[in-house]
Amino acid sequence: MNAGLEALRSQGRRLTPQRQLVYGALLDHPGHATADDLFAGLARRLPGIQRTTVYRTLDLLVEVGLARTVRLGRSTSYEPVREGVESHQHLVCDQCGSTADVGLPALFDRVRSAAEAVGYQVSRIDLVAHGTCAGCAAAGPATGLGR
Amino acid sequence: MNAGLEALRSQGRRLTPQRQLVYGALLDHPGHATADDLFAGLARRLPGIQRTTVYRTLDLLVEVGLARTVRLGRSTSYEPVREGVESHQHLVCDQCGSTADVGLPALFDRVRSAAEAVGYQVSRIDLVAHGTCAGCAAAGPATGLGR
DNA sequence: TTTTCTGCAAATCTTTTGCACCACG
DNA sequence: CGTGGTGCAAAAGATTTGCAGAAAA
Repeated sequence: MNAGLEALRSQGRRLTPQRQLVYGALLDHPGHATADDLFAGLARRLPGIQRTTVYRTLDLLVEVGLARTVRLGRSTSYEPVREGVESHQHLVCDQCGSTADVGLPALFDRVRSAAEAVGYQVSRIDLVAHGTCAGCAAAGPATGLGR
Repeated sequence: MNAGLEALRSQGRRLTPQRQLVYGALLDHPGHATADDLFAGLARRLPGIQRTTVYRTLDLLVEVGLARTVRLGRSTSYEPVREGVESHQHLVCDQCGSTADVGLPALFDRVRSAAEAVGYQVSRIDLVAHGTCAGCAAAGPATGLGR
């Protein structure tokens, strides 16, 4: 299950229970999670774990290619890298804050072409679309007026 | 020139020199700027200005719809909202950190359709493509190996 | 004159770093 | 057993907040 983590050993890194838990929590988390989200969940299972460790582990996972960062809100979020996916699209509801993923398979190629026209060689794409989710649209379109 | 700022008055907000300068600096800044970028530039013209004020003003500009936030690096960036543009695409070079803009006019519609299929009503799209710029690709493709 | 804004200082939140002990391999 | 990893504490960077005086309208 934590098969991906085996990659650590081949790079001289060690496979510790903390790392397994952090990676597992990341895989379990729907969508994406902040370091603190993961820490909160993990603290229950492994009381002694430290925020620092979660940050350092996420950093490591990104370095090794098992995770990637996504910037949505005030703090950095992480999501596991799954095979065959080089592009991620997130939908964010500006009213309730809920998020969802949407797939646009052809997006990557089109952005790559456009970027090459400007001299850039693109390796990864993050797209964030803001709007209103079905729930909020139904609940109260009028609610969106005030501030 | 600072015509957009007039909108403030109609909302009961005040048009102060600080706000004019912050908005002006934002308009002048190529691409996007962090609160601190703007503060640094502004401090020269208006020595007494405070970081706090820049933060509060940018917040206000976003609230009024004259600016929007973009999350690229560790800190939040801002860019002015220009008419007729409801989607922004940024290219970021992972090697030198340089950024560029690229236009994909059709992107907005395609994302909107995909999002509607999942029940979302999209109003704005931010896309960040990571890769290598022409300069870095030419300079040293080998440089990218180490860490 | 009446609020709203600004400057200043300090608090808060997120993320990073230094160091000593612990544990994977 | 040796080096890399973790916990702990404290630092660093970004952003927010409380309050009193300054200034738009």
